[in-house]
Amino acid sequence: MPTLQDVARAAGVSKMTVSNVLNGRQGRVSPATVARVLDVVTQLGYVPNATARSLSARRSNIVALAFPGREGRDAGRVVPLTNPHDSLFLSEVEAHVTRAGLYLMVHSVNSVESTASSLRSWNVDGAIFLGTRADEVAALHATYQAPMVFVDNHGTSPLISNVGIEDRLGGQLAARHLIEAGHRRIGFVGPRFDEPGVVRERHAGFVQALEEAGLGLRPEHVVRCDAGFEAAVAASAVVLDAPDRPTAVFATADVIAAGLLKGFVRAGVSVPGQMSIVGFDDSEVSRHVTPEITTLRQDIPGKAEVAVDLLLDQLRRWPAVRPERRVLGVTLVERESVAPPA
Amino acid sequence: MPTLQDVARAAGVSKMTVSNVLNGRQGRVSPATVARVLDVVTQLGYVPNATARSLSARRSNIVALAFPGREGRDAGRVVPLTNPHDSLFLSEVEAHVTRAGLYLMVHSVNSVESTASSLRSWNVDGAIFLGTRADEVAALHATYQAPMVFVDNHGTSPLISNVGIEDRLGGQLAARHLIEAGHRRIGFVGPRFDEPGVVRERHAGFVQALEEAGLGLRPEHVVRCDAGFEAAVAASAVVLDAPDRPTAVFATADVIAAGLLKGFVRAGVSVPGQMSIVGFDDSEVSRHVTPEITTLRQDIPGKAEVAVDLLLDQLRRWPAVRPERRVLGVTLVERESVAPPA
DNA sequence: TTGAAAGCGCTAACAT
DNA sequence: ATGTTAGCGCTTTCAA
Repeated sequence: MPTLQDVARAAGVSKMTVSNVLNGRQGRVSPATVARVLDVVTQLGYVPNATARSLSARRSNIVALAFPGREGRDAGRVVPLTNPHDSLFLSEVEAHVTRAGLYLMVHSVNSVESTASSLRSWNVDGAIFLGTRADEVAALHATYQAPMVFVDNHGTSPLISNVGIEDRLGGQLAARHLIEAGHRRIGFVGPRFDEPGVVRERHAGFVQALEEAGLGLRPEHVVRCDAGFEAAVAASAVVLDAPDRPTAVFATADVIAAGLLKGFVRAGVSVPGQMSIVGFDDSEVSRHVTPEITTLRQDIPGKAEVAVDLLLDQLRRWPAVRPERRVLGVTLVERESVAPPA
Repeated sequence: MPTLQDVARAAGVSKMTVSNVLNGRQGRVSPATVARVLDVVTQLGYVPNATARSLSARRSNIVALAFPGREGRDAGRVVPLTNPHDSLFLSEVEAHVTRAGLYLMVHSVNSVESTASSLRSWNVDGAIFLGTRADEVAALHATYQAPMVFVDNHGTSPLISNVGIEDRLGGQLAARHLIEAGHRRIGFVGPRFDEPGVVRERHAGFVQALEEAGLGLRPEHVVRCDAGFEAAVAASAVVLDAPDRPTAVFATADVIAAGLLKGFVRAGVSVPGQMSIVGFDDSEVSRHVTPEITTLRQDIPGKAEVAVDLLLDQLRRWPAVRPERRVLGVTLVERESVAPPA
């Protein structure tokens, strides 16, 4: 395994010169030398040692993508990263990070402390956090000083960079669409939202639009349901059994919408004939099922790109910080799961 | 940011003693010293510097998960890692790797050389390769000397560790199930299989079972289709338009099966009434759709666990190698997409 | 049971 | 335009 020293010797120059060439420090090395060094590098098959470089340079070229692990609050309920949103986001982040010549470390967060340790231990240049709660964000920010970007984080301080989407507007659009179709009793199905987050925002927008139309949302028409298909199948019964059964529901994720659809159909309730559904995300599942689900599209690849961009930007300025919050749009995609009430 | 030296000083011992304590080298340090050192460690909030450790120890505690990138052969066709199989596999690998106290680097392979460089650069302890071709496997193995485990790799040398499933049997079971239901003309839908791989195996098993039943497979009944939903919707037309239209099809992945289902239904061909379908993987989508898809279940979390186990095992023995090939079973899951032919 | 010295491969800072 | 020096924070080796 050749080292910088070996290359330097073979090229008849000093280590520094090789280092300068490799790091593209323009103007500090003559073209002839550059060529000779590069030649030796390929000859020897030299590959820089990233750990040595990190140790010396105090930067690692590693970017971490952190997400909630199995031992956290959702313990056992969901398999992290396996939902369409997260896996697409991860894939896109990986592509951008690699393209930027950086490395991606993927890390499940089971405790804020252990995560902070890992990041510090590796001198991670920056981190993107998916699905973190506001209090975790604060704790992390306090413990670990490095560029960070949070994704879909609502209600945190303006000191922290964040990429998100117009969740509240999404909720509004869902409600309005259903109202325009003629619905008056519309239910809401999604995970708990007692803490700030995308679900809470979507719910808020949803309620707001209902109220603007002079409609209310009965508590019995708010059904809690984890973001999983089976959970949603089960939740469909709760919707159907609710007093004054709604004629339409808004689900905060397409998987939930798909599960509800399955449950409704099993129960002999036709969609959209007897029950309309609006989902969220425009993930693949919304097109898999029949009828295809009317949903709110969010631009996940765009979100990933912005997340990486914000991070790289902070990296460049560091340690000067200028937190930025970026919000991407949502649009309604009309498909087949909405019709006027019976 | 306290260093080993700082801890040593504060505890009144040498760096080595602290190092020994931290690395749990039993018996080399008195219990009293251990306690004292540990105390100082928490007091100071000391976190070992992983890059320094790697540089010095020549091992990084990093495990890489490598998968085909966008610039490879599937360029533009699929978004890496976003299919249900890969995202679940990744999630499970991450959990096991983290639990073992290691770090996971996720890396898309756009060229064998650049991948080998990255791995060497980081002194990666070992790597798990998803979706690699036989020739890439060989090239990698030649370039980069480290524990490696390949996943679902068929037709490579016995020198290389591999975890896979009974793909051939899966093809057989699919065919037999359809034959038992009374079908005589059964189609095959899946990606190209001119190279060794899971698809080739599934096809081979499928053909074998057909032949054992005295049936053949017409070339027109073999429909090529990338592993994506839209591609499968398009492929459904090819199946329907084939001369001597089959009464059933075997798809090499559930997404394909789901796409076919959508296409068939759109064309007014009922499933399973006029067309039966068997999928593969038992991924979520098989339960999302209606009718639910009869499929071959594979144990993806099990595969991930075995992959990590094999890797850790090799790590322990290294540089002694004892390649192992492990094969997990497949089972038929009967659901709703198969019925006797009309 | 503990410590001192040397060095892993690189880069920053300062020569020349 | 190129070289020298001095570490980065840790572990290995050897000594006490």
